[in-house]
Amino acid sequence: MARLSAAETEVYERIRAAIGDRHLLPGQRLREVELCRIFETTRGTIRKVLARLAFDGLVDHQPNRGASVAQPTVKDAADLFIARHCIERAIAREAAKRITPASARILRSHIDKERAAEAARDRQRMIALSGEFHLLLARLSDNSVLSRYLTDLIARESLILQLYEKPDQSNCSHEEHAQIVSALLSSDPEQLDMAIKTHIDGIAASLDLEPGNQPRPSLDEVFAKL
Amino acid sequence: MARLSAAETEVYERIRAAIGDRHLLPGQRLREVELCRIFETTRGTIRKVLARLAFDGLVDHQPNRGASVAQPTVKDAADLFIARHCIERAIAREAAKRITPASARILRSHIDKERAAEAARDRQRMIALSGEFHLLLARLSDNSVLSRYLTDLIARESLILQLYEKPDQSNCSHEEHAQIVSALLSSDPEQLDMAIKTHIDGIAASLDLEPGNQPRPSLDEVFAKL
DNA sequence: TAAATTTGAATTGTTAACAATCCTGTGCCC
DNA sequence: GGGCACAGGATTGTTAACAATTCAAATTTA
Repeated sequence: MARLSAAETEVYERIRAAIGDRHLLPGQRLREVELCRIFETTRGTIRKVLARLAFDGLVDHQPNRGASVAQPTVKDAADLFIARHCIERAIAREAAKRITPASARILRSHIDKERAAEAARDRQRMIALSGEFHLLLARLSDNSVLSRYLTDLIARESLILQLYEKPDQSNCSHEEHAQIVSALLSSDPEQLDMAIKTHIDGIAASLDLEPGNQPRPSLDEVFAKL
Repeated sequence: MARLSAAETEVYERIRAAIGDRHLLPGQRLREVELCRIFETTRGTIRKVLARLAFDGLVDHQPNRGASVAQPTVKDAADLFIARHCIERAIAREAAKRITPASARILRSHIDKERAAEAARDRQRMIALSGEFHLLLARLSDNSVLSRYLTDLIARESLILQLYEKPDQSNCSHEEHAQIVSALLSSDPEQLDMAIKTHIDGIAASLDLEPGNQPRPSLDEVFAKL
């Protein structure tokens, strides 16, 4: 794997998180010198990080025109959900082979956190926790390839939700997460497939595939909040 | 997507092909200045290409220790085949939705080429054609995410086959390819799943998961043949 | 002799200056 | 006013010199 140095990883993770947490919006321009100033690093570092983010599909990088946060198309969104369904299904099947009482407890306690975040109307936290649930499943599946693909898909899904999610969506998917955990323990592949399909279809159904215009805060504004 | 310049893409593709065609063997050291000399380019170019190959999982790149062709572990191989099964299944289902008489003809004519290569005992060409068949399916599926993942998996599979394939394997999988084409046209998902599973299991079954030692030709030797 | 140390070459990593490209606004001409 | 050419600044891309690290062989030491 392409190793980034500690400093590079730091910058990479912070920008990635800023995109995942919806602080950096699709289309936001990412100028090299500006990022240098913000992260107190050199252009070489920023360049490497931007190249990797571009490879991840989170950033659009065109020769001599610089980088900006990616704006996935409707087709990209459709392709992604098909792929996600297939990956999640495989992860769930592997996870079902490996689930233990201890790991089931971890998953359930995670779902409790999701419920708490919803009760607190903390939308930011709900989104983050929802992604983390799937990454927990991925870890449980113990498959490095599937895990990597899912990480990739979840990051890009964040951009897609921002661009295309219907405005009034509640996104309270933790009950579907609970269904998945039940199905994992049921040793019934059909039930598991159904739980996964219901969940992914639910996310896809919350999309309105007409792009909208969103305001874009300046880079300083975004990173000033740490 | 991270754009590489024309010159960079050229180098990238040539190294990738050299790995795919089994000219560059697992573990082969890839020194920057040596590659500069061979491809008549600068260190900057080589560095970018190596970084990307490392990200692809084709090259192992450690800080201050340089790059070498990756040596996937047995666990890597197992993870990869599980992922590949899931991706191929999804691609086949999408391809089945889109198949036309014209595309079926293209697939069949490809299988004819595979048969010809086997008749000619051209093992090199058989391996290349076998990979291309799956990439044709990916293109037919019209899903950019699944296609990308499959491309990724096929490249890495090439390394795994080199390291772990049983020595006497005939690898004449074109009959299984023909089965897949039949299933695509049958509009029977069960039959399609079975054809995919049989094929992927067949490849996995040709592996002997005990690593062997292989001789490694010098870089000059490899690229002198163009 | 075998382990530990030193030393210098080979290799990778970084930086800073330079080059090339693109964008923006201005003035000119029709 | 609208289109066009052009300059200047802003931004990205590249290169070459320098710095840091690793590796291997030679040397020393117990």
